[in-house]
Amino acid sequence: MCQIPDINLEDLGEVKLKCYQEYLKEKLKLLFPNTDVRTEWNAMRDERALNIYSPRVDVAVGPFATHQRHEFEYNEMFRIDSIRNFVERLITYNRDNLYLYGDFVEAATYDNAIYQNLNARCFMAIEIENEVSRKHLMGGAINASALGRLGVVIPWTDDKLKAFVRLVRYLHYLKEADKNTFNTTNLLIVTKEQIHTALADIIRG
DNA sequence: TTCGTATTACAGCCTCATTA
DNA sequence: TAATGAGGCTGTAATACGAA
Repeated sequence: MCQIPDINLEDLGEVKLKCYQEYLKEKLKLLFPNTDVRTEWNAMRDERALNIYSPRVDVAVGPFATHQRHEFEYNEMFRIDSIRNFVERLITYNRDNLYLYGDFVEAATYDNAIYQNLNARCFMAIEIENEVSRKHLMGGAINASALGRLGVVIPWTDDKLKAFVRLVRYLHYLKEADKNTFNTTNLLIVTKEQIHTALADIIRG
């Protein structure tokens, strides 16, 4: 377990992934003081009897819809200024990242992103991806998007950022070509530096 | 409470195909 | 031919769960 009260932007490159996970949880608790924030959240633990795949989300913001839907609560959370500002920042960063390699994919607007996955299992599902294969990236992206009202993927390195953008472009191409695909409208690609900056700015007010 | 088992994430190394 | 991207395979660590 890492005990990191705060991390400077210039120190992010030296931080271990697990430490960053804990750091992110603590920061998100400040932004979401009235809800539960967990690391390594086992999304399908209560469905054990169904014998289905049970992914663990790196960082998840509740409330957790394990026994009932929280659609209304999530809608209300988006009305809170600090949360709305934070999400808008993430959507802007996602747009910037998607357009790094051209405008093949049109980035989601605020309304499109927040109303895409109404029956989400948590308010925000964050996956941090470091040294993993593209197949792992695909799994992480799908888990974040499917489980969270907002799915956030944090590529740990520049090449993982590029891989995530290519992945979203690929899924978009499948849709354009009228093939079976996965809707990534609520999936936001945000670097660790960007989410760090957004959190710092919003929490500071 | 302890131990064994199952599951999952993460990490590293390797091979293969493609491209400049 | 070297660099790069992609995927396969394996080992390790962490965690949850059930049985003793």
